[in-house]
Amino acid sequence: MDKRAKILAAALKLLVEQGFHSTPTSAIAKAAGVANGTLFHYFKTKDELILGLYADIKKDSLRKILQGIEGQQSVKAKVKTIWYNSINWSITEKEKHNFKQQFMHSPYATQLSQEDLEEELKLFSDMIKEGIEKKILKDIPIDLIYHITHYQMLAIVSYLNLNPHLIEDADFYELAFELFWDNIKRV
Amino acid sequence: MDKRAKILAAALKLLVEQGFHSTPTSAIAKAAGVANGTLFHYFKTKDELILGLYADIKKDSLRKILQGIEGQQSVKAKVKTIWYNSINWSITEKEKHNFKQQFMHSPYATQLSQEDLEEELKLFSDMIKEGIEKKILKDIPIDLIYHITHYQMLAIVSYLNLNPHLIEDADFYELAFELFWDNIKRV
DNA sequence: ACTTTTGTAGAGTGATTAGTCGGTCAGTAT
DNA sequence: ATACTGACCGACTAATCACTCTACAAAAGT
Repeated sequence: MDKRAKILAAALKLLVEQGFHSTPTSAIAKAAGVANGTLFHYFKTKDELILGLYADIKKDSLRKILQGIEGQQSVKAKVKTIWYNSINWSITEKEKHNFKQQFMHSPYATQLSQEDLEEELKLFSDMIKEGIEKKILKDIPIDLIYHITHYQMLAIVSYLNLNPHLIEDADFYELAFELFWDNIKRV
Repeated sequence: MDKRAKILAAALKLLVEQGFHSTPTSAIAKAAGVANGTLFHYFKTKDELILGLYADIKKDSLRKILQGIEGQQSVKAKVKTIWYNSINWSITEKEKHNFKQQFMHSPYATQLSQEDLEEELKLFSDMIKEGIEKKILKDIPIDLIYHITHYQMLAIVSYLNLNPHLIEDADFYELAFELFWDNIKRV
């Protein structure tokens, strides 16, 4: 019933399929089952819709990625949970993942604020700092660890999308996580 | 004088700046200093221009990345050269790198053939196979190694773009390469 | 010399697009 | 009851876009 949500859902689907600029707002409105004017009632411009969709998706992603994290866990346990959650989100929310990727690599990304770009890093930097101080993680810059981590997860997601039969394979996740952990843990 | 090249150069610049669909062909022609009709003389459609630009950039990238590779080198030496070449290309040809990334994450990527997607993997798979057989690289699927490698390089490129003072820092490259090599070498 | 091909120009066209506008209608406060 | 608010509609518009067309000049082939 919530038309705003319907518009966002239709926008997600069509924008991923057809790209940002070759998806007319009229098509989004039609797919959402609302009138053209209604779309512009909720979003002043098409750009505002796209930016709003990105913000929504990012919020959803962060919420799901942090699930099950508690302060008293070991660094490795926390990292493992985040790693699993991240990959799981990207696989189950494939459209959202693709939108995020498309958005981040498009000129829209330049519209994001510095804070917006650093939000995820800041969320994890305490944990990484803790890992370095406890001599569990390698003593390299925090944001370098974050970058490597982030892209390693993207690699696994991309690999899983090319080899979908592995999505249900718990052994593969074990292998991939250990591979990942070996890369950032202190030797 | 070569107008085709001028059109491609102008297209690269504008498409990266403004995105695929919000860059009019008329703007590309204008920036290239040619008439509208000339653009369509060289490229039947706008899509053909974009696809052609991608093909050009990919060729340039592969050529530069393979420079200095010889069969008799050790696996580590070859990997190191490719790693340096790749990162160097992405940093010096920033616009081309950005175009490639934007293209690969846009719906245009679905127009690529299977071969096109696997070309780079195939170029490296013999080397990776050699590394696994000689027990230098981890015994995990070749395409998984390739994926991890590829994304690790993207991570470094992204990190360097955020920390441009490191671009001239040879020590950083050493650190980053060893980090990378530790991840794929057999322990 | 002549014919054909190729490169170049730029005005023109039909389709499409983001966004507007005037208005209906249901709900809610007064 | 009355006034007000905001959701919602869809026809409309001004602008823009990809691409075409006609024309012409330079080169290349014969």
